[in-house]
Amino acid sequence: MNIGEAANATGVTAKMIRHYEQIGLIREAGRTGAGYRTYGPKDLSTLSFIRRSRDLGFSIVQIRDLLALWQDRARASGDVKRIASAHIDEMKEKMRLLQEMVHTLEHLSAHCHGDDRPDCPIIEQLAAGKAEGSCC
Amino acid sequence: MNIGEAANATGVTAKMIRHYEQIGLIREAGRTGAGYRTYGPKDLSTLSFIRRSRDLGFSIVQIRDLLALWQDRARASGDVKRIASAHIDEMKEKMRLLQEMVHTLEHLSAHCHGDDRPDCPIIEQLAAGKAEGSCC
DNA sequence: GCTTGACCTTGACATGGTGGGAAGGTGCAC
DNA sequence: GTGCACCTTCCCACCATGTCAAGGTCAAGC
Repeated sequence: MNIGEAANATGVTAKMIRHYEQIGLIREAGRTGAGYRTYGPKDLSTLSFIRRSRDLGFSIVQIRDLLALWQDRARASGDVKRIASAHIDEMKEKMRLLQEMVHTLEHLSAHCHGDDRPDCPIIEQLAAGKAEGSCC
Repeated sequence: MNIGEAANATGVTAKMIRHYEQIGLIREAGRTGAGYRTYGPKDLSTLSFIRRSRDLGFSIVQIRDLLALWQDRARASGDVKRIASAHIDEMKEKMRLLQEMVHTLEHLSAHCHGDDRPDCPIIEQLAAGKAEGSCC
């Protein structure tokens, strides 16, 4: 199976498959006489695993650990859960920061006329750095 | 005022001040005879503006537009509001995606014993790609 | 056998915002 | 005149992915 077919089958682009090979996330693919990479069912499983992990937002480093655990029959599910929990916490923290920014900006935006006049609490806040709620 | 002092005063690192100058976000700073950059009150205001914009998550491109509007006395507040609204929408979309991933992962995590045994619905989901809710 | 088109190869460069570091010049206090 | 803190420019790294270029390979049709 060529890299293009593997890409289609797993949803990981050929580009990324090569990249993952280069950074050592997946083992080096076999090669045909002409140098084409070849992939078997096991490789496809690994690529699909990576794809689903990326879909859940795991970083490459985390995926490296998850792959190792996946292939370790004596793994402790606690190790998996720890990685997942850490990732959940990271995502929640990101959401919290986003929520804060959205909140502040929506508040400012609500008080902006949004017409042809220049007066605008958003610009004023950025320029003057007043405390968040100090507009009212 | 040296770049270091400007950095301390505004919370933008010296590194980033040079970077912003290089990409044309701020005008080129004046120089002493020895080539040191010098900053005045106006420059500090601009840097603070940028810093607060970054704190609200605006991208460099958006900040470029905001700076232009800030310095335009004939600006329409509608233009500012449009940029802010677009940014709010982007952030909300990011939050939505994060929320989805958190939701899926929390669900899987809740069914993982997290002990020394290898069985783990998280790994199983990543490996098998079952539909999200198919574990129960 | 030759052409064509789809595929493969490697490699370089871009994104965005920031950090790190090296190698060398400057300013000031002692 | 020495030492230290600061400045300068330039290059590299992150992370995950895309794009592009120049060239090799394969299979089908003529």
